[in-house]
Amino acid sequence: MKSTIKDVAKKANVSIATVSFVINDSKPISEETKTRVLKVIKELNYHPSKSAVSLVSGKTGNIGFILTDDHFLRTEPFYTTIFLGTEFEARSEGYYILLTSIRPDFSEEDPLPRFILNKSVDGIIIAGKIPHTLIERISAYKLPTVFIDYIPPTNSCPLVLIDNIQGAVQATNHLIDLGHTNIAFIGGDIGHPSLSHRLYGYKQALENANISIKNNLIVVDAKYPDKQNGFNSAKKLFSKNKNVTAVFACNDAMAIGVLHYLNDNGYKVPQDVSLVGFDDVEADIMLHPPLTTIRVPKIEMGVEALKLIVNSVKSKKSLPKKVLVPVELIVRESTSLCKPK
Amino acid sequence: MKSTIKDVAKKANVSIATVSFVINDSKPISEETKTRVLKVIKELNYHPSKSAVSLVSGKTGNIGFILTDDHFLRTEPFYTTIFLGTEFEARSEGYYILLTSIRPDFSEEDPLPRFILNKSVDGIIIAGKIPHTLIERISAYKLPTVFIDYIPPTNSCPLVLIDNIQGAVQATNHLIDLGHTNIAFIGGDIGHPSLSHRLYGYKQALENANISIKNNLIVVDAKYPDKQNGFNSAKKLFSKNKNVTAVFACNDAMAIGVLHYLNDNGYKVPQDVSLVGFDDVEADIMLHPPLTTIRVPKIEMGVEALKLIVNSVKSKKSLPKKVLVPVELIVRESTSLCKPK
DNA sequence: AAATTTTAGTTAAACGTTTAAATGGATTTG
DNA sequence: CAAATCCATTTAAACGTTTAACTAAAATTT
Repeated sequence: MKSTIKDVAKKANVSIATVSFVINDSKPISEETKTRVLKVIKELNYHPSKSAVSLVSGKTGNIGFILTDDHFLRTEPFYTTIFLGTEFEARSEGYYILLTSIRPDFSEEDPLPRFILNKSVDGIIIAGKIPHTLIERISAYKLPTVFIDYIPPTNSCPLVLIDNIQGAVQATNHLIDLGHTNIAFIGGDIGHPSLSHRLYGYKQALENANISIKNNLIVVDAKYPDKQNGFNSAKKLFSKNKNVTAVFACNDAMAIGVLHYLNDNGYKVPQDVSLVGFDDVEADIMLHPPLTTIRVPKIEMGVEALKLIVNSVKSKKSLPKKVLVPVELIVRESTSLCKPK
Repeated sequence: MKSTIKDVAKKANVSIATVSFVINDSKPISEETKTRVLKVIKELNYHPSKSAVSLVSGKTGNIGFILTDDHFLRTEPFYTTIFLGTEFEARSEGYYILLTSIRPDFSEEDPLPRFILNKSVDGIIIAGKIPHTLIERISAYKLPTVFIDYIPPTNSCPLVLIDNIQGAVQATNHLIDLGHTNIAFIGGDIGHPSLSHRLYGYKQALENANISIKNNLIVVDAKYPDKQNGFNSAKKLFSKNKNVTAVFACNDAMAIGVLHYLNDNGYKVPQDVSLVGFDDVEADIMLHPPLTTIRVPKIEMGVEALKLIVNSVKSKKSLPKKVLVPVELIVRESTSLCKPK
C-alpha cells in the first residue's frame, strides 16, 4: 500500500531525482518522461512522505495556533470559530494547523508550546490577548507571527483586527435612522481598545448626526462586559433616565443582560426600547426577540490570518501589515422605528 | 539557536547513539554519562526534530480528526467542542491533532484527507455521521480509528457514545419527581438512533413510575429536530391537549422552539408548563427562563476518544471497545413543581 | 587464570525526500 | 569539424534521528 519515491522511480525507469523534479516542477523534464512518471505516481497511489520532505526542506507545512485556556474553553465560541477559519484556508493552501492553548498566567518557568520547541511549525498565529512573557520568549525563535484581535506591545508583526469604530458607527446610525435621539451606550472594561473604539464610534455617529452626547446616557463602569453587568448597567441607566428609547450595548453578552432587565421591568422590545448588540453571537437568534447586532466575520478573520502567515513564511520578509476586517449590521427584531411622542 | 543531536553528542563527548538512548531511555547508560548528557541537552535547549523522529520511527505523533463540513460550520459548537476535548488530552499525551472536514456528499472521486494520503497521522478520530464511502476507503489504509457519536455499519472500531437512554430517563424522572403526570415528548428525525433512544428512555421512565404512556402526548413527526420544528410541534401538541403540564424535548434546539411557542401563547414557564431539553447548548442560559436540560459532556467525549485512539496506536490490537459517556441533569429555571389542580 | 557473560558505549545503515554537482548526448557556434 | 553550449537526466550528499550489529572493558563463572 505504502509506496515511496523509489518505487515510482523504478517502475518509471528513471532516477528518484527525476521523480522529485516532476513532482515539484523544479527542473525541466521532457514531456515524455513527465507523463510517464505522473502515470506511475497515479498507479501506485504515491504521495510524498511529509516527514521526509520536512526533514530535508526545513519546512514543516504546519502553522501553530495559540490562544489562552480561558478563550479556548469559554462557552462563547469566538476564537474557536476564528480557528475554524484558519483551518479552512489552511486546507486549500496545503497547510495543517496545530492548535494549542496556554495558561493565561503563563510565566517564565512554563514550557513553550511543544510545536515551537521541536520545530513543528513554520509560523504562528496568536489569537486574543496573550501574556507578554510568552510573546518575548517566542520572538527568540524568529518564527513568522500573526496576531488576531490583539495589538502586542512591540509591534512588528502583521495584525488582523476588527473594525470596531466602523461597526459602532453602523449600529448607532441604524438607531438614528429609525428616528431615535435618546440613544444610550452600555459598555464596560473601557481599557480594552476594542471596547473603547466602540464607544468612540458611537460618539462619532451622534456627532455626525448633530445629536448631542449626553454623559448620563453612557454607562461604562462595569468591569467585565458580560450578561450580569449588562443587567446591572441597564438598571442604573433606566432608573434615572425614563426617556431612553434605544440602547447600543458594546457586545452581545451585555445586550442580553439589558434585554433581560427590560423584559423583567415591563419594557417591550422593540416597541418601547430598541436594542443593538455587537459580535453576532450564536445565542442572539434564540433570544426573544432575536437581537439586532453587528456581525464580526470570525471565519474570515481566520482566513485572513492564514493568508498573512503563509505570505510571511514564503517571502521571509514579513511587513507589519494590518488587516481591518469589516463588520456588518444584522437587523433582526430588537430594533424598530422610534414611536412618536 | 537550533541545536541537533550532533551538537549535544559533541559537547557531551559521546556518540549520537548514546544521546538517543538517554533521551528515549532505550538502553542502559551509566548514571554518570546520563546526567552529563541531560545537562548538555538543557544547556543547548535541545529538542529532537519531529520530522526526523517521524521519518525513522514511522510514527508521526499526529492524530487525524474528521467531521463533515456541516458539522464543522454549524453555529452550534457541538463537535467543535468535542474536538477541543481531544486536543486537550492530546497535549498531555504528546500528540497533535490534525483537523479536517469533508463534504457530506463525499463521493468516490473526492480525494481522501491529505493527512491520510501523505501518512501524517497514526490514527483517526471520526466524529458524527459520515458517508460510508469514506469509511470504506479509509479502512484500506489500516489506520486505527475511533468513532464518536456514530455507529458505523461495519463495526470493529472503538466507539464513544452518549448515554441517551439514561439521559432521557433522568429528564423524565425529574419531571415525575416534580409531580407531573401529563408529560409530553417532542422529538423529530426518529430514525436517528440518538433520538429514538431518548424516546425509549422517556417511555421507560414513565413505565417505571406507573404512568401510562399516551400517544397523543408524543409528537415525533418533525423531520429535523430544530427550533422551528420545536415551535410547530408545540403548536400541534398544545392545540389539542390543554392539560399538559410538562414537556421533554429531545434536544435543546426543539426546546427553545417550544419555549417560544409557550411565551407567545400566554403560557408561563415554569409556572404553567415545565420544560426540559437535552444537550446543554450554550444558548440555554441566555434564555428566559434558563433551560433545565441534560448535559452532554462534550469535552470528556473528546478526551475519551483520544485515550482510545492512543491505546489502539500503541498496542496495535484495537479491541472494539464501547464507551458510553454519562450525562447529567442540569436543573435551571424552566422546571418547577406541578401546581395542584 | 582462562573462558564466558555482562555492561556501556560506538559505528554505520536506514528512513524518504531534495538538490548541488556531474554526465553525456545533441545542438549550436566559430 | 572541433569547441562550446545546452538539455535532460543521474549521482550522491544531506537533513536529524533510531537501532541493529559490533566492540572493548569489566565482572562473573569455571
